[in-house]
Amino acid sequence: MGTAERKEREKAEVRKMILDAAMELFIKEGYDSVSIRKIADKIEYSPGSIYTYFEDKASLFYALHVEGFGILYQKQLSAQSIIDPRERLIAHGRAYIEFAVENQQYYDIMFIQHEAEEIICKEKNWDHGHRSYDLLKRNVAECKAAGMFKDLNLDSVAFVLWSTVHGIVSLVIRRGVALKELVNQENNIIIESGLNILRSFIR
Amino acid sequence: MGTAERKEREKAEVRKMILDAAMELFIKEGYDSVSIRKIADKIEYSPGSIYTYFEDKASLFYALHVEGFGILYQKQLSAQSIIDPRERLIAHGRAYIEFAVENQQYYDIMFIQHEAEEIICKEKNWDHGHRSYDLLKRNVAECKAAGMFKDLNLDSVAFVLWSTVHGIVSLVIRRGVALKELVNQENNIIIESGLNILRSFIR
DNA sequence: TGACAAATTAAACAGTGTTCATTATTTTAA
DNA sequence: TTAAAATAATGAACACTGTTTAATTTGTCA
Repeated sequence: MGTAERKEREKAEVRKMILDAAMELFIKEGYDSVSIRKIADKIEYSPGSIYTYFEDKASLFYALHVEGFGILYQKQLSAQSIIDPRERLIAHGRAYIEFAVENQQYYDIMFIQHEAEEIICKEKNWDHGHRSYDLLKRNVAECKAAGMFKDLNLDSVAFVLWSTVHGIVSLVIRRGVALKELVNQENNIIIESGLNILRSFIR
Repeated sequence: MGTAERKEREKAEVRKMILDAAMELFIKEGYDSVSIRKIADKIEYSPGSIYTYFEDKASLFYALHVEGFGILYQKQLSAQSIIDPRERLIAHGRAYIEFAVENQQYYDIMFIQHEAEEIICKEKNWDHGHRSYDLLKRNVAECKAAGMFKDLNLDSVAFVLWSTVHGIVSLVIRRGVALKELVNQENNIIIESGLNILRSFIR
């Protein structure tokens, strides 16, 4: 009697519908349109029923944050086939930036917005972030084994490299218009030359 | 008859009261407490009267954003007394990070929150940002003149250096708790070793 | 079919930014 | 000094927001 399984599956489906509706609103109409009522409208449910699937709005964002880390990790893995450690590390950075630019809303939720952090603390489940960060650390470690980053601390190098690509994409995401005025270049050019400089730093 | 001047002065005073109350609420009770009604409560005015001094809430944030750039620029100038271009550039970065850590709420408004960007676009007054960015560019240019950053584009180097320090502080500000878990170090240690790595990159 | 469980709902609550007609205050001019 | 004009402050209202809860509907199983 698979009714229990079916019910579970149906619940997961509605849950996914909510998350998809939230992302679609975020992408198409901006952050301010991601309200419980608008999500409910979109999936033709009442606002209250959202709370059968998520404790509160922050938990909903946390679920999107988890989804985002899944997409990011897949993207990161695509760079792992490269054999040369230095080129692999650079491809890793490029994959990260590509993820951020192609999924600005996910990136926003994962690394910029403060709604997520409250739940990150409460849940205390760092697995998703750790998996991605460990991959970076491993790539940096193999660069070190190949003679790069001499006399530099592994953790510190990994963190600064992460900070740099995070800085680039978060400035583009949150201050894109101002950047165009400031740096006097299109955002994609800004990103590309940013990667070039980063390449020259990695020795 | 100095009544007009006095009136102008009084208006500026109330305006400043509103901005101060907003920042105090932001610092002491967090972002969610910065509501028009709570600001009005704090200065013992009615909520509606805030709109005599600011067009809307976003304009209020824009005014804080301008205030923040004033503080940042002063901080940046303090590093300009150093003669050696490389050490001056590093001190510039340190000053930037110090400003961000000491004025997390200002930094949030200036570079992270999206409330500000709408107004930045509308106002089209990039002077405050430009003044700070030009100072960085000048310092990078003088490093180039001293033989550093060979074959690298001035604008790109400046942007990446900015991105790096921005990345470091914005991760600390928005994901401080997760960072402690991820990098396994206190935030001030993370920042310090970050600056060390950055120093090693600048050659 | 009846009993139980789970999901859904509408209504309500307290909060938000913002607008606006009304009131109060202050400045200007006669 | 007094009347008129300009300015500022107010509180109520509007349309939102996230969230809770009692009541209702729906579905499952004995």
